[in-house]
Amino acid sequence: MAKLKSRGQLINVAIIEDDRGIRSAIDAFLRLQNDIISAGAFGSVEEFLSSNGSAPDVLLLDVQLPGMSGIDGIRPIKEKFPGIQIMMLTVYHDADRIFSSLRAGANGYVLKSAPLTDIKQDILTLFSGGAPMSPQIARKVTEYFSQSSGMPMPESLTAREKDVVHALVDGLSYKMVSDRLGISMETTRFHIRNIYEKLHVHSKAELITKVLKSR
Amino acid sequence: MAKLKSRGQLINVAIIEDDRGIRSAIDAFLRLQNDIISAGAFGSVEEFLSSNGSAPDVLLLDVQLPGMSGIDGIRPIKEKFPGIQIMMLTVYHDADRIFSSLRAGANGYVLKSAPLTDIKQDILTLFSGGAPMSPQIARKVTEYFSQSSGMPMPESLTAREKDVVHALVDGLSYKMVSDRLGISMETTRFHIRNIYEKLHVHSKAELITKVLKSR
DNA sequence: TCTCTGCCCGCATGTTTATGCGATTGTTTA
DNA sequence: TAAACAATCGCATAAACATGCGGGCAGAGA
Repeated sequence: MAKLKSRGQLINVAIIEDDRGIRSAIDAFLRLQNDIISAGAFGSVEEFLSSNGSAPDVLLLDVQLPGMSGIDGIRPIKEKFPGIQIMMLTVYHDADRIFSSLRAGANGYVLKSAPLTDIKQDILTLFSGGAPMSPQIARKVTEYFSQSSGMPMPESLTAREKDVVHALVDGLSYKMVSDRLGISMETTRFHIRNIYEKLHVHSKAELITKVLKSR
Repeated sequence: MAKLKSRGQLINVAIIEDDRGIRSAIDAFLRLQNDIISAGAFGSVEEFLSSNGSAPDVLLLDVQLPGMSGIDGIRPIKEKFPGIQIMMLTVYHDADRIFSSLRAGANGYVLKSAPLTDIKQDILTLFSGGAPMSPQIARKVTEYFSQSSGMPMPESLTAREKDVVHALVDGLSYKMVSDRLGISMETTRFHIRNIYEKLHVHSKAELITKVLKSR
């Protein structure tokens, strides 16, 4: 976490955004602020990493970028600038991108639709140790916890369904699950349908991931 | 999630707080608001659950309470009032209480030290689908994700292969992996072949299982 | 007896995954 | 310069998965 600069010092803020219009609009806005210095506006992660500029305090990072995605850029950026605070600035509010970003080390996640004055406030919050999130992002984050707390096994699953889940979580194919439980592939499929419905997943991978990541 | 009331309608807000001074201060403040109706001020979860009042839209819930703790009260309260939005209002900002509350279903978590006007704004945010968190709470939540993502990865995998593994372990389909990494499905498949060979697995399920069970 | 739940089973069809083969380009190293 | 490695991409085909639909039987409870 960056140390608080004393009152009157300025926050160096860089931005990586491939859309030139958005990039220059935000950059121009930041240059008008009294407490923010623009540390540069870049079109890609690669461009940013290869620049010779000094370490920014804060980076506004788009998700959808040419070449390396913003999410994939988080780790290398944090390796090069260990004290940097990264705030994702993006149109995407799907859970996958939110959590991938946070896992990679992003410190904030806000939507581009927010007014520039909100983004300015978010930068200040980020820099002073907070973690700005647009409301619906924060909601998805809290829901992540409440949804993942019912594991290991919801009471809604029958005993047989639990057997099937255990077999799937061991990495077995449908055929191997059937062999293990002594039932037909069709029966395995029948149970799997019910499991997916009850656990709100849509694939074997999602199921395994959900179960194992909640332990 | 509570349905948005049309403009002009009022939000029913209840509070459970054992400190009489704080309770009456917040209750008095809420009664002064134009868009909020006080649905009652209670000293404990048990008192709230046994009252005959109508379902509040929003509940401000203290953590440290006589009898049942606020955290332990979340689930029974949500069972009795399925649509209720619960915001923890507390002095505690330790990770244990934060995550226990979120796992139990709390929709927000703010510190009592926040000004009453902030709390008012948080109620509005909560009611409109957001998840208000005091800045340092939000920071702890984001840090939870970045700290739990450090998965050991064999050195035989290239950087790109590791990206693919991360994506697969998140439960993504080939197509979603390709979208995330900005490559074609064919390239994803190529990397997956190499990964399976290096890690001696034969399916996506085996890979996910192997990786997540080795954490 | 009827209803509900759980377990077993099947067919058909579309989608996703896994594997056979191939190619190109760029970078690094001997 | 050639070889090795990494990343990107493609086609074809078979296997596995997911989902639409259907059926049956057994046990428990009203």
